[in-house]
Amino acid sequence: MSNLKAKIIHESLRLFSLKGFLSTSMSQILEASGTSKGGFYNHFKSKEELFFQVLDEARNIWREKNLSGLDEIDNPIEKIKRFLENFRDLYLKDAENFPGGCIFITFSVELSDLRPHLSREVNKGFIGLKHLLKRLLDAAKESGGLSDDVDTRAITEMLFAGMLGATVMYGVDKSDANLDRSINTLIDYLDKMKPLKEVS
Amino acid sequence: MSNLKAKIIHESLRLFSLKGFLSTSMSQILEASGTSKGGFYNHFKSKEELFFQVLDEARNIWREKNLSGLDEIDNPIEKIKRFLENFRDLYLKDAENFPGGCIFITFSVELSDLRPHLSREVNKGFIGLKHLLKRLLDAAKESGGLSDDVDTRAITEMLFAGMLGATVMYGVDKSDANLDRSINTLIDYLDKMKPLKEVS
DNA sequence: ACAATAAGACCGACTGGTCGGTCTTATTGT
DNA sequence: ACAATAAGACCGACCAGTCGGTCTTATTGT
Repeated sequence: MSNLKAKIIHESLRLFSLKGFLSTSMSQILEASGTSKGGFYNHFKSKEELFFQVLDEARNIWREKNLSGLDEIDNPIEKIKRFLENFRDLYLKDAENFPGGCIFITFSVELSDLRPHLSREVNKGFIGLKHLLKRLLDAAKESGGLSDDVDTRAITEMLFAGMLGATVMYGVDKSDANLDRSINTLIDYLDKMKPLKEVS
Repeated sequence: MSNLKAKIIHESLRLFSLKGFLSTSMSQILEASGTSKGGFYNHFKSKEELFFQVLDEARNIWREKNLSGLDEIDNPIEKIKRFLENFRDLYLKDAENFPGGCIFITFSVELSDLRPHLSREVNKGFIGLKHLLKRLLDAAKESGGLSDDVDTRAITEMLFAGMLGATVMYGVDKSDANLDRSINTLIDYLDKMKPLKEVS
């Protein structure tokens, strides 16, 4: 990939995170990337194509940050806890790539009723994350790391909504303390779901 | 207030809920309200002034829906539960006023980095809601409806993030079942925080 | 080695159209 | 008659996207 193309994607990622897709103008993208109309349209056939490539790049960064170190952990509950810590410490605070906060929420909120075919692509990621959480919780229940009488679907929704809400609120108040409280409470909540007999 | 002005505010509320403030054009507002530039600027000095009046109207509706019946309840924990039920059943599903979902989140996400002076006004509402929850939780702890060792600030953040996240997700998947699961899990969570001795 | 050729990265003026907002004019109610 | 209300022509700024053209670099033929 050419230097310019990579630069355009990276700068657009930052701009989209700050202003969203629709409210970021081509001229802002060109200025931030240090190029021109011609330079841009040589690499992308439209602003919409850029959207998909930026989304791809955002997903790669998301995975890199949030799944870091997860495959070294066997216990599914510990995996979720590590994931929540990654989310709190590595992902949400990554101001280099996401200076305006989580780009997926920005996209989803602004596009759901205006560009359904774009927001549908974004929402696939949310579904995927929910399935990941559900699988880990089911595995935990299976292996006895989670009390037998818990409803993993309910916990999944709860964890997921908690993460989503904490993310939105972090964009509002930029308070590290509140973010830490939210995520830590989710982690505590997970611990409370462990079977009583087991202490670990 | 003139009929036309009220009509403009109501239709703008619906449009803003769907498309946000920036992506709703004057022409769409005029068409939905059945008026013209002249008719509009007779009542509002700018689109931004309309924003504040729409925000005001949205807050009135929010209170009407979410606080309904709360003053008939004494027990603070029961108050929160009733509030969460109102939020789930009356507010989020109010498609007449908010066809595109919670307007405060839409505003906050789209405006935080583009129109900080507008988003600041929106965020005051979030802060107010958090304080309301915190006050109720503290009152519950005081009166023994909540276990002594709980951290009400943490529970506040958790409840609030859960509501915010459930709202965002409801806008994404429009699933009543998932919404009910999220809110019900929050209610269950509250119940788990009660002192062990008390059963009610 | 070196000139001829081709590829494609990049530039920026320009297009049709939409934005929020102003202003003159016409209509309405009293 | 007169004020309140509404209509819509009009303004400059900006939108995403197009297009004719330049300039750099790599490949080719001899």
